[in-house]
Amino acid sequence: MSLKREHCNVEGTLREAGLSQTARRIAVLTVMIQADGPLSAGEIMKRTDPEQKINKVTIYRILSSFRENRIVRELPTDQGMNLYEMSCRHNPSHPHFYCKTCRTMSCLPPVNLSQAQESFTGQNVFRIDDVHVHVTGVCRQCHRQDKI
Amino acid sequence: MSLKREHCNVEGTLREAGLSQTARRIAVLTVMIQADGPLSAGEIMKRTDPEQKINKVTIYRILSSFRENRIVRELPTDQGMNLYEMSCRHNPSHPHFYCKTCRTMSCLPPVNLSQAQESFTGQNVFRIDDVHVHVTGVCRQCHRQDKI
DNA sequence: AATAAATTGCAATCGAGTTGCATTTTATAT
DNA sequence: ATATAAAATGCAACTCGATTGCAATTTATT
Repeated sequence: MSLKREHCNVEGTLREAGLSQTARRIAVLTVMIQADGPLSAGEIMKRTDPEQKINKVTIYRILSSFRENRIVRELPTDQGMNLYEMSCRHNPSHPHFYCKTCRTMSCLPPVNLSQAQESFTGQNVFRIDDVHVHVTGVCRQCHRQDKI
Repeated sequence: MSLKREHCNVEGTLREAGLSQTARRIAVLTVMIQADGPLSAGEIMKRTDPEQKINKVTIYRILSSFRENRIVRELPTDQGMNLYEMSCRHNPSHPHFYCKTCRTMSCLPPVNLSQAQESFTGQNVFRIDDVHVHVTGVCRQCHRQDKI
């Protein structure tokens, strides 16, 4: 996501999803588009203009509607909560890397999983809707800083 | 996991991990070894002899110590809770498949991710400890039963 | 059997996420 | 522009998986 230069259009994205253009949805979508990595619901709330004081219930409902409309992807974490990132042609599905030391989730370049997907279809799998690769370890930055 | 025929030894596993042989730990580990797929903390509690009435706090503490000692793997789910499975030579790391229809998690055969892992090391990744592939979709059984 | 250390149970609590309902805002038609 | 119905939002209370503090029990060791 950090290499993303092209962005989705806020109004167009909402229109195409059939969602009305409310101040809250525009604020959340703007934060999501400008993010350089997956964000938690709490972080999204913080990044929307604090003047607005968007209620957390509203944040969750907006994120649900975005997820249902495939505007965002939801990433369950080891910490028992979800992170969200844009799901659009500018940000195709890709693996994620969780650094145990700094406890941050970052993005990795897409991986060709076609071979893996073929091996899945021999199983009790009828249809694959999503494949998510989750990598855990230590990032270079933390290693340099002798945190480990 | 359903193809697993060889099992780990309960006492030996605890001894090697340096964990004392308590009735609770033996009960939980026995359930884990006999399981044919990932289990939730609640399911593990149910499967231990109900006579024992193990407290849920104890279940969570035992699972934490097992996770720290790499006796079990923890799988975060889209439903905001964790599932657990054995992590031993009889049950190497493998992808998991979540069926949206019956809402069950099952196991898929291991996938060679060496190529993918190589592409990760060029990033801000210093060390990889774990790679988990999470597949979502619909299973054959649900499709046959016209649930979709 | 005696002892210290580790484990367990209980009650209370945490925190991410959800629900019901009243209020406000949006889209649409006049 | 104004009225209206439908949709979105805020608030309070709640759910539920998971955690914490502390007292009671069990384990490993002498």
